[in-house]
Amino acid sequence: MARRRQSVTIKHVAADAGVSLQTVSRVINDGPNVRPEMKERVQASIDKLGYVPSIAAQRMSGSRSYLILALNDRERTLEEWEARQGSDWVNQMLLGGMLTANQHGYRMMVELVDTHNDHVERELGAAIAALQPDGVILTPPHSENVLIADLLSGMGIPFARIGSLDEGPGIAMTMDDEGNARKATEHLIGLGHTAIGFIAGPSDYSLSAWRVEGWRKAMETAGLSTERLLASGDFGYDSGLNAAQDLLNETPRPTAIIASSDQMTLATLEVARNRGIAVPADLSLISFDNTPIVNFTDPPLTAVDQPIAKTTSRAVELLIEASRKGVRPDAPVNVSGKLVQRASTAPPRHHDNT
Amino acid sequence: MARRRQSVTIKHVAADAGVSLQTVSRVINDGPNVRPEMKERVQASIDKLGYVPSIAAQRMSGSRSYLILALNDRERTLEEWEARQGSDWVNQMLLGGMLTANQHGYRMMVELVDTHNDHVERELGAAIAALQPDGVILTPPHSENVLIADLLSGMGIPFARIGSLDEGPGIAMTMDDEGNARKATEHLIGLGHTAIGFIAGPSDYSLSAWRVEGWRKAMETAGLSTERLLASGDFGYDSGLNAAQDLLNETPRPTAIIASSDQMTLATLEVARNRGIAVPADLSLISFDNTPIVNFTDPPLTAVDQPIAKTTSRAVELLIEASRKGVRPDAPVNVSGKLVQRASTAPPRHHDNT
DNA sequence: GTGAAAGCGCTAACAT
DNA sequence: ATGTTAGCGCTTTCAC
Repeated sequence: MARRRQSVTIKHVAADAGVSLQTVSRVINDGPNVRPEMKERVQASIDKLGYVPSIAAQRMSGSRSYLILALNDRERTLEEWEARQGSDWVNQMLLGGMLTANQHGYRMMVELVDTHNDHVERELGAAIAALQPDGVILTPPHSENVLIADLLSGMGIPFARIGSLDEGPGIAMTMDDEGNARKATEHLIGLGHTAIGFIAGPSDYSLSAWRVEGWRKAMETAGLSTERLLASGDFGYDSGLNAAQDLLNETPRPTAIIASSDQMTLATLEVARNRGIAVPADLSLISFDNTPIVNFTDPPLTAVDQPIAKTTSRAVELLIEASRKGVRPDAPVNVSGKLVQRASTAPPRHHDNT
Repeated sequence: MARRRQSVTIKHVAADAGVSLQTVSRVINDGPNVRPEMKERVQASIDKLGYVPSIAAQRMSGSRSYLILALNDRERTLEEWEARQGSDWVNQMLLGGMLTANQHGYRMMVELVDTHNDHVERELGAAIAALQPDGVILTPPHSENVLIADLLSGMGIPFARIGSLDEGPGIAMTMDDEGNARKATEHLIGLGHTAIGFIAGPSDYSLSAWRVEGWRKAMETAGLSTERLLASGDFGYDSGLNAAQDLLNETPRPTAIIASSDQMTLATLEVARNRGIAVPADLSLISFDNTPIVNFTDPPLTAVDQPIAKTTSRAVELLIEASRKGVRPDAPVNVSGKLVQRASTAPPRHHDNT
């Protein structure tokens, strides 16, 4: 294959504008010490020649790579992808992050890394060495992996931890799990429910506990008991089946259930259907995630929307700032989600709802 | 922010192994002229030091960038993303391509480019200049954009055109649209249907015509008329509504409809529901795309699965080969999809099905 | 304010 | 079979 060299380089621009390379570089990077007049002339040449700096060369000379790396868990991502159950996490992350990155002249790349692998260090190191990103976005469960945090921190690469409130290096970010769980619970309480079950996510995700916390607090505030109303799963469908069975076997039966993922809510819906429990007449359901499929279930599910795109977008902004100015927020960054009301919630039967 | 330099470079390896830079380079690139013994020694140092070549530096010195760029239409991609109708095209492309790229030591990036913009040339040129990809994957409608093809071809960058059979530079690829439409039609014919309607996609996509062709040929082969059985839309839901109305207004009414996208099929389902036409008892439906949502409709839709991941994966392989050896397939590459049978197809009512 | 020189990490071309 | 030399396109010193 023919060797491809940059067609128009900084040299061409410099020659065209009749200035030194350095001046052109200053204009590109918005550096100081350029007279407006000079700047204009150079910019004119740039536009005329259609010059675009080579990222590789910029990286080489020790400056930015204009690259943000989003790290996802390989196993989980591939599982979700193969299942084709409509999870659009990667999609939301990619597009949300990409658009914001592009606005700042950056690009975003997605990379899969094994968590449970002894070679995290190698895999991650390789990705960093090869790509030299200006910032890294960590998603659960990577965001709570201390080894990864230490590695990144040691290399001086800014990173954001989505779904982690741990102290330590990196920018901690959440999607307001506790608040959202509270909102969901309060919505059901407002409808008149008093026995509201909760299906938690796996305990190795901090956000699982946060959500439980939100539910528990809302219940307590309303003077309601949470006794025998908590079950848990691993976010997957099958685990949701079990959790739903458990909850619906209780007496008295909960009149509403909040589940920590769409898949587990789908499972709950299925269990209810099999037992002849009508949703929402006999059982109200609120889901977490709000992936596209919850629009198409029968009934469509009321769900807590996880603002993945918005969070990723914010992460990109914070990372760019961190890499340029060396600053990071002094407190965890919280991006709020919202409750999307659909048809799976209603007042409980035989209840005097005011 | 502290200036980050590569922590371990080719120099360190060379020093550690007591050889020249060039020898290390040869080992990395599997070059000729290295004694196995030497190679082993160098490899040992590489492993020991955890060395990974910087792709920026590799790019700089005129070799590969190890980067494959996937170009999508900005407008369409963003529309689909915002609608959150469960389209997972980007997801499928990214993961399908990424995994294969990774296996070869390459990375894949997604980039959005405006089609209907006068600045395609600028936008594309900028992306290429900045990234210097070793190969580019074009999806519809970019894959049929002559300007883009010429640009890429002029720069000597290998590219694949997914959904295009045009002659000219680049690797033409299809997902067997004609064959899939034929299969779908034959399936319905096999069930006993004789009046099978077809909702085509927009005419500026070649694949729209290919699908119509597949349907038409299957009908003709079976000796069935296609008169008044063809409508068309733009892949979107609203256009599907109109197309379905038209088709279902005909007398005699078709007993089956194939629509060229999930959204249009969903619309057809809705129109049928509103008119009290039962699916599949009174009307069989086959969809194109097979996005996750078709599992959750009532009834779940029989659909032609578009092998996006597989096609992208194949494209990556072909591009890597093209960039290394300068060869490309001498005929269009066809990646076959399959018909996924669900509950929206059945024999027509009052029909003697054998 | 602007320019000239040095070098980033790597590979192609040319020695040896 | 291996080493040496000269850049790639750009940014960082450091002069002027």
